[in-house]
Amino acid sequence: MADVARLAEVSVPTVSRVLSGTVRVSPDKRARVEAAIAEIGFHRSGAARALASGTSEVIAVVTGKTSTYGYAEAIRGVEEEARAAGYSVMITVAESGSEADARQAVAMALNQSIAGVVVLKFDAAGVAVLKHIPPGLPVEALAGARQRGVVQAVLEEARAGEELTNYLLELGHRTVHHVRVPASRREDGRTTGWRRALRNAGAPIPPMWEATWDPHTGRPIGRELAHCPDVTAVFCGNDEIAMGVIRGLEDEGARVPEDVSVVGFDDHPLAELWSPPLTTVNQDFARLGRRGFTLLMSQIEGTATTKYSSERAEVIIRASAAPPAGGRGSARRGRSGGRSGGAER
Amino acid sequence: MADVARLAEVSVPTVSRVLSGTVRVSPDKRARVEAAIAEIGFHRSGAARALASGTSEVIAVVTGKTSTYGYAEAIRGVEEEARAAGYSVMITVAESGSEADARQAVAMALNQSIAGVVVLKFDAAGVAVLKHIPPGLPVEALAGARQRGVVQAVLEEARAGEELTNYLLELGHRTVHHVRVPASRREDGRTTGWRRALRNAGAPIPPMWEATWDPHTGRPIGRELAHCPDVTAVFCGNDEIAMGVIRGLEDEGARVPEDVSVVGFDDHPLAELWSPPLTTVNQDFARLGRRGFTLLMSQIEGTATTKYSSERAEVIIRASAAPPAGGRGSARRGRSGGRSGGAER
DNA sequence: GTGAAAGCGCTAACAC
DNA sequence: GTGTTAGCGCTTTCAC
Repeated sequence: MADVARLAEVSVPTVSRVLSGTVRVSPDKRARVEAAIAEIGFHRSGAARALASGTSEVIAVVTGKTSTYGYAEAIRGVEEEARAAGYSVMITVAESGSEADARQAVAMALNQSIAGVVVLKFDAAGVAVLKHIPPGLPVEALAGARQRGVVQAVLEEARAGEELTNYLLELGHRTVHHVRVPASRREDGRTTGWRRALRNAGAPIPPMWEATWDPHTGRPIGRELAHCPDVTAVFCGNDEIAMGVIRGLEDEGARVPEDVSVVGFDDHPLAELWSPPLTTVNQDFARLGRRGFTLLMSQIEGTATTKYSSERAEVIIRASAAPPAGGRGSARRGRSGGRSGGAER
Repeated sequence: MADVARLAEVSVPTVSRVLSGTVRVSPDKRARVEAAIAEIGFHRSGAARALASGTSEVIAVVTGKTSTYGYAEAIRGVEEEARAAGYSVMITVAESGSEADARQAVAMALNQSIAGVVVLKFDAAGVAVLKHIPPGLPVEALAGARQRGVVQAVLEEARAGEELTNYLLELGHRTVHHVRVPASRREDGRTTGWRRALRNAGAPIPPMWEATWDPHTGRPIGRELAHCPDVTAVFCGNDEIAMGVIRGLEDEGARVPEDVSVVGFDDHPLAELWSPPLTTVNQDFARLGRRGFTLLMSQIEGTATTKYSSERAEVIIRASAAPPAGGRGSARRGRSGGRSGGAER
């Protein structure tokens, strides 16, 4: 910057003023400064800027994963909105849900001069991370269970999960089995909705199956499910698991949805292209991310008013769910039997 | 830090020395310092550190997208390796391939004190970005066409694309049609390999179809393809497009692979679960990312020796490709005809 | 409107 | 080993 000042024959503060644009500078000097900047290819040091001004145009996203569908989309949303506002985003991952990892992830974020943090609370890692954020630092939590004292934006899950389960029940299924995805605490919204629907309908609540984030882990579960004659409907924690479960079911000769209905969650880009097209619930993660950044900004600027924001989610009916074979409650599945009703979507 | 020094009754540099760990400090003072740090919950300011030392433990990843499969995985790889080395990663995206966006993305990265940059050259945005990186800054380019003067790590594509096309040709297809994905320049490796195989085999080189990164754009292409009786084999630029193309083909009553063989590229996590399981080429993007960071580090540390690194990619044969109906070169596809050979994988 | 002076929190060079 | 001194590149008073 001193070089620029020398070249433009002005003082260093004047260069700073031109760059910040907040203070009026004479057109003449401004032009000279701009020319000098272009000539040297000068870039302000963010470090010095942060140090001197005590502010920073960087936010951190602390998350458990970066590549998994919902996470990646939420990060994309945050980044897009941040970029539009002139902010850079730093990614900090707490790999496991352990305290040590959480602490380390927070420390890495804190070591940089950060204007605020958005934490993705899709899983246990997010929950752990939130505990270690020092007070005073603007934080925005995305997804997960409602938490007092934290500004939070979520995608409605419980109501939609309940609605999805009810849809299956109304199709005539006696009950709905559930394959969970690693949740942010004992239970996430979709699971809560599932249980609530079953309870309200007086349907039996079968034990849950546990999958990981890897779609392949759904497949062996699907195989096992194929051998449980009482299983006619399965609600999977996300679409990718549903895809794996469907493949596992088919491995054993069960047809979807004729023999078993399977629904997912999220409306993954491939859900509609899947065979059969997945009945699911839409979750706009990118939008959640954008909203998260916006809310974080309003905290940083001190104009925050919203403490909790929930976006509506809706059931998307496609073709992976149908009435049970042989109609309501009957014994079903002569694995080689003819087509059952209800597959005509 | 001054607070810590006061509390521990030592000087500020001593605190710094304890934190950096490079210089010996008496156990007594070290303990007092550590206690003080824990008590206050102190974190060093990265900004001040970068300013004073002229170094930084942050790298930037400049990319065209963050959420699309290959990109997301490569970013994950970079992040994992960076975290292991104590580095933070900043994401900077150049949305379009335009010069303006490229310039802006580079400027955002440069505004932070950065130790180096990894640019994802999967598309035109990456290419544009590389032009704007100032000399002197350590840069590592990932994927894309070979470029002189830039340290680069790639996943072998051309040879594998050629091999994949040859596989189709050997199955008896007269030629192979190609659906491109938005490339980093006129042409990417997979396309080059496809063309080379066709040329070497003396097969006709049909005009290419162009898709975007969205899997849904493959579907209408698949529908059109279904009405071209001479199309018996399609090589898609990536697995997601292949999934869309397959669905489009099926929309029009064409069966895969009995009527038309379709292959993808990347070995997406869902490729194996797809119906039919996709014949494809594996691309370990996360590994590419890890390698990218490692190579960047060796540049930063001045121990760089590798200028160009290429990782082997292999054809993965599954069930979406088979010999053409009616055998080599014959007219095919009585859309309702019996099963053709070759679907028995 | 503009320059001079001070200082952000840290590390590096130097003395001891 | 440890404290003192200087200074990284900016922004921010404060005069003028």
